Amino acid sequence: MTELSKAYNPNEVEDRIYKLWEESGFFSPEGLSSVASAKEDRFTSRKFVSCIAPPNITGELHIGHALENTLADIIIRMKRMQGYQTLWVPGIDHAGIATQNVVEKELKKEGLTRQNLGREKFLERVWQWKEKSGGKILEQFKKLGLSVDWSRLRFTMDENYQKAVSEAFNHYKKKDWIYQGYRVINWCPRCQSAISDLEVEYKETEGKLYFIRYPLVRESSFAKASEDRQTEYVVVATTRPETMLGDTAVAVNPNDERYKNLIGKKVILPIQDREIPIIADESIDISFGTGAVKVTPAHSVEDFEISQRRNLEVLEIIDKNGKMTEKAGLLCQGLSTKDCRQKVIEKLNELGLIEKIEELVHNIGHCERCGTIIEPLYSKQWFLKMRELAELAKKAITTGSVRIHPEKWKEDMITWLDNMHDWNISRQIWWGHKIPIEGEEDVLDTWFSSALWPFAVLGWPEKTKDLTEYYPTDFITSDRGIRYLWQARMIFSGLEFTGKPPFKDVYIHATVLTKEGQRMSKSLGTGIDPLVLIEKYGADALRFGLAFQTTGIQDIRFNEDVIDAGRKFANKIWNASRFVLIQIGESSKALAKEDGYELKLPSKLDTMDKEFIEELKRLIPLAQENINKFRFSQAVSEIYSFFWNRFASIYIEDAKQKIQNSNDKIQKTEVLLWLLANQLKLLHPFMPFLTEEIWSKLPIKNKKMLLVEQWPK
RNA sequence: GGGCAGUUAGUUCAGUGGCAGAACGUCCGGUUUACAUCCGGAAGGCCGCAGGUUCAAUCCCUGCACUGCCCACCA
Repeated sequence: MTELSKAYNPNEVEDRIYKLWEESGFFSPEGLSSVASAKEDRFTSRKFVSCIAPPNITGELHIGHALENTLADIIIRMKRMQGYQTLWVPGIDHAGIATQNVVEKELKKEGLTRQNLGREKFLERVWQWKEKSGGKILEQFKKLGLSVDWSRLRFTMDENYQKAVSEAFNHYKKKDWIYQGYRVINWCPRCQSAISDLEVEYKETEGKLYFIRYPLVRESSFAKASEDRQTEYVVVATTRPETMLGDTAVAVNPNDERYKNLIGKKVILPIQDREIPIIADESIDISFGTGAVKVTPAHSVEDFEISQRRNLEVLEIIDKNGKMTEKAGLLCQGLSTKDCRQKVIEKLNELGLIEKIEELVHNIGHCERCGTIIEPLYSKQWFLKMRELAELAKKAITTGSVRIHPEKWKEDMITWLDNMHDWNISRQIWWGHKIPIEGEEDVLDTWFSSALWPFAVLGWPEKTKDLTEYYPTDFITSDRGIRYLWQARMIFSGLEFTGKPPFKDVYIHATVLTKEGQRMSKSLGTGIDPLVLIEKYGADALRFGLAFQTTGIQDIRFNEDVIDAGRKFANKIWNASRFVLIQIGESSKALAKEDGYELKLPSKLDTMDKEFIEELKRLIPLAQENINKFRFSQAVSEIYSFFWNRFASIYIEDAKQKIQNSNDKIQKTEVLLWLLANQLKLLHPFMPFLTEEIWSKLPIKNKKMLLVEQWPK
């Protein structure tokens, strides 16, 4: 028996234990088959496959990753101990726009741009960057103790993965679900790419609402003399006066009494001196502004839709750099939108056409990746038809072949699928999967490849052994922030390409907020670095604390004290184990059990023994049930409380007395060992490093690593 | 504008139609031979506000307030 130090030192233990696990091969199904037992149905017939959310290659481990993967690891470790052949494939996502931005920032330091370098050289730089720092986060996963199969590590830009992506694209193309079309899309002038609706972040901004007079075109021959003396106007309200240069109509609500008689007439667009029609459209809100809206089809999503309904001309006056085009007219051509606005206001003032200016707080869209204000632009993009795919996903969710937890997210997902627009899958960036069409320069939206993750990592489109054996997967957990971007799309992709939903259970975990309820973010300085917590308290303490705070559907207001409680608990477990080992040390001399103990209860048991054995036996199914139902806090606190308040405080204290009597010594020692060993098993999914380390010191016959020991029954 | 969630001890959160709970923190006392990262004890609550149902409401219903999140084309 090896002596245990007086206090538990996680930093000394963790890396060493992780290495042992890795070398054991037990993180992969092949490794498990080496200890398989058909008799007990261990690692033979039953399988449990978990699906990881691959982090971005730009990523650093944050507390959200730590929570998400800790919870998944708790489940998979329990399943492994229960005899399931488990598989959890790790990987990283190339994260198109995000990565491109990071590398562009690096270039900027050298005074370069991607355009200077050219496409080929730029991509070389991205790959270099990926090799250097892209996999950093995976090393950090090891610090957390995740039991993922490193032999199957995948990257969304791997050669095989690229094959999967083009296979998927061509499949859709053949079905005629992919088309090219002109739309007004969200354009980021800095990223020089279209971005999706879901990647636009709206921020409340103070702005101005300009009321502009558009003079009516007089029907001169019928005009009465009195009307001649006064000019008549339609007044429109806008926050972006510069876009008026591209107006091709003024729209009013057909039920608006104020304008009924003007529908079909014309106004003169100031500055441009163009005649444009007054049209009727139901979408116009009578109560906002003046009830009359200028229509700029090329630079507003809503206006574009009106233009399609009413056959209006689409006039592009802003280019991809956010500069005014020649169609904007001589006055403004070449100006930035900001300067152009200035110019337009000056001119309108000169003409006496600004009626008033009001203050207004409104939402302005920003690029989620770089913060630049989005410019809605008319442009040619690739789209994927969503109707049938959304229907597939909806059916899977409605019928329960994919279950969503907590259930409140189920309706939410269905509503989103019901209202889904066609998916703009093209991006005008360089880093990503090239659209597999001759002469096409665009790349695919990152989420197009992410959507294939659960089966692409197993080898699809090849009919590999992995795909047959381990697909569909059982489980995935992720943040609610990407339930549309990613989960919904994985569900329909899985169904479309394999005929099966990619996973059975989706667990949407809590979001980690600060103690004050703020969002954690690097830029606000409110983030908490899990690696610092691991350094300070140990990985087991962090895992304990995260599980302990995962109480239900509420978000977590992160409380570091609970991590500290985890550290103290780790030390408590360590010392209780030390006590047991000391007793064994003394007993084994008497018994000469040098090859270790059988893990079984003695035939003679006193009332106290029976009480505690029964209590522990009741705890096992409860813990199991709680983990299966994602009640992590309840699971871990019940085990905590039994270990500390019952086993350590009562049973051990009582045993100290009884052990004085040498007749009871052996009996007590065996019960102590039995109780401890089974509690270590229950604790292992939550605190794997510590429990593995203690397990390695226990004198038990024919033991394996705790990682693959049998879950208690 | 619409939807969802939350509001319970100093803090973070459980919980139940029948006397209000845990952890941490605070205070008091302990060198008990595994652990001072420990042990023993104590204080601390109009269960957001206002109505309703009920013998009985922190819990069920209605309304309101505040906080957070998501969705939406308010020009």
